[in-house]
Amino acid sequence: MDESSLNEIERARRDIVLSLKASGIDPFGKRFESQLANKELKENFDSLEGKEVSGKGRITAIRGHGKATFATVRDFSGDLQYYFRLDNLGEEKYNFFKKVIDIGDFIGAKGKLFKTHTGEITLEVDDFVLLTKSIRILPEKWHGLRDAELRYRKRYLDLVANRDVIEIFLKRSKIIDKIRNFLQEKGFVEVETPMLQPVAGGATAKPFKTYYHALNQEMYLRIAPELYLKRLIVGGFEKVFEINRNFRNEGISTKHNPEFTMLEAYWAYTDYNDIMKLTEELINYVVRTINGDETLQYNGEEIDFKIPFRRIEFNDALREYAGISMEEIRNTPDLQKLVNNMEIKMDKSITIGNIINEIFDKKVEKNLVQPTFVYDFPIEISPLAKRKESNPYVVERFELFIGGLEIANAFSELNDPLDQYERFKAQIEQKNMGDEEIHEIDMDYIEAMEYGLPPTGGLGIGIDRLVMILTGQDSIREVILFPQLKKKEKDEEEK
RNA sequence: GGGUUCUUAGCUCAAUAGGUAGAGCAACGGACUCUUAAUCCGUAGGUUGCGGGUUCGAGCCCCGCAGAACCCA
Repeated sequence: MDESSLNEIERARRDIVLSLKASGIDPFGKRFESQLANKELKENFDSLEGKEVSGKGRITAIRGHGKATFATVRDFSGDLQYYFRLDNLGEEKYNFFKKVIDIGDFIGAKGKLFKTHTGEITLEVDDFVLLTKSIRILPEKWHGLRDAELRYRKRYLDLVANRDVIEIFLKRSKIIDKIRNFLQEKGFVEVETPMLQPVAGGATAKPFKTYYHALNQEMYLRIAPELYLKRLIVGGFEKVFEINRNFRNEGISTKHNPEFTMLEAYWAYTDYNDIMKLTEELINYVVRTINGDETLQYNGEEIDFKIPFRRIEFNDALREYAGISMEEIRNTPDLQKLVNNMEIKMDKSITIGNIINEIFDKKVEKNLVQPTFVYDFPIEISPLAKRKESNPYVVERFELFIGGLEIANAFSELNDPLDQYERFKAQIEQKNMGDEEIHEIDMDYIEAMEYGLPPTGGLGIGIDRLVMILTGQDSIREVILFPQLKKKEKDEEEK
């Protein structure tokens, strides 16, 4: 134990631990059986009143009255008040409680349920056992833990101090359950594909690089599972999905965490129109089953998830919110001038694709508060989507926006291996111009396509952002248990 | 990457104009057998994020570093 990191109080508690050990009491005890959780003890009070029951949990408050003491004991289900009386426990046990037990300790207790004069259901303790001694001091009971940095770095304290944080993550878990239920009901099979990939494909993003010593080769943490999931479609799966982490070596913000959770689903013999219907059904189902209602409040706006969601063509969205059309962008001889005129700043190379992305991200996205499908994307920014028959500059792709956040991205998958190869090659030229987000060609994926990828609709949904919407959070860090933070110097010293 | 703001006791926060760093909770000692933010009396607890500078004197002003939050790109 690192003595220097403990303060005086904590050293005193550590001494209690040592003296307990010396007197043969284990301050870090063994299993304790209690049939009912605190919440159940409360809910079944009418039938349990006066009967011998047991309960357990962490002490979060102690209110002493000399020869009687009340304590608030919390388990995962909630709080229950325990009542310790000298008369019931005897002098030795009661003094043990007074001298040894502190806020933060875990105990198990046996006793009878009763109601106090003020009506609070309480466990009158006949006997108890120390399960785990706490030697550090918990955050304050009333204000909790506020400091954002501490809350994220020491999430366990955040969870102890702020019950609403637990609620967010319970909800997150339920949301993911609902998504699984929905897709499995529809016959989708959940699969797992590589996190470590020799070529980082399936998206335009900077990957994390690592080195695999046994194979003596560089590897990448995946930026998307896409190319592997489509290999499965080649192999005969017709409906697959994966819910798992992607890694992107990019900045951290209220909307971005370098590792984030993504749902990707592929459905053979369909196109993006089918996927659009599937997506709104899925989102609508999740919202209804989680919130019990088709509408919810997000950032002070009421969002209505009634089907059908709004649909707008990419070019129309660009015209409506940015005042420019694809034709104008494509026909601009001087791209730098266009960038200046649009008052956007480019930190990436100035290509038509990057400019379109920039304009859309900065001018259009934030306006899409109600669930909105933007569809028929320009080909320049969609290397994996199928061209639209009626318009060679447009691909069968849509994105879904909710609350100004990009939630989903989907398309009719490109299944022409020759076209795919040409598009990858075109991207390589950008890579040679210095674009770090472009990767080598995944030739094995091309080969897989050459065996035949049936017409397929594909979908990606950013789970963290969906959870943000459903839990009313405006920072992604509030919906990720351990968001990425920079290591502090101090941490390095402590190693 | 840029800008702004923040970092004081375990936690939540004060500290007038640059003049001996305080409070509440938690802790420790004591009183109290139905309290629930229990109450009452007493005690202890600080490298003011780190490093430098200005000054008779710095939590406060200046510079650098670290981390964080928000905004912008």
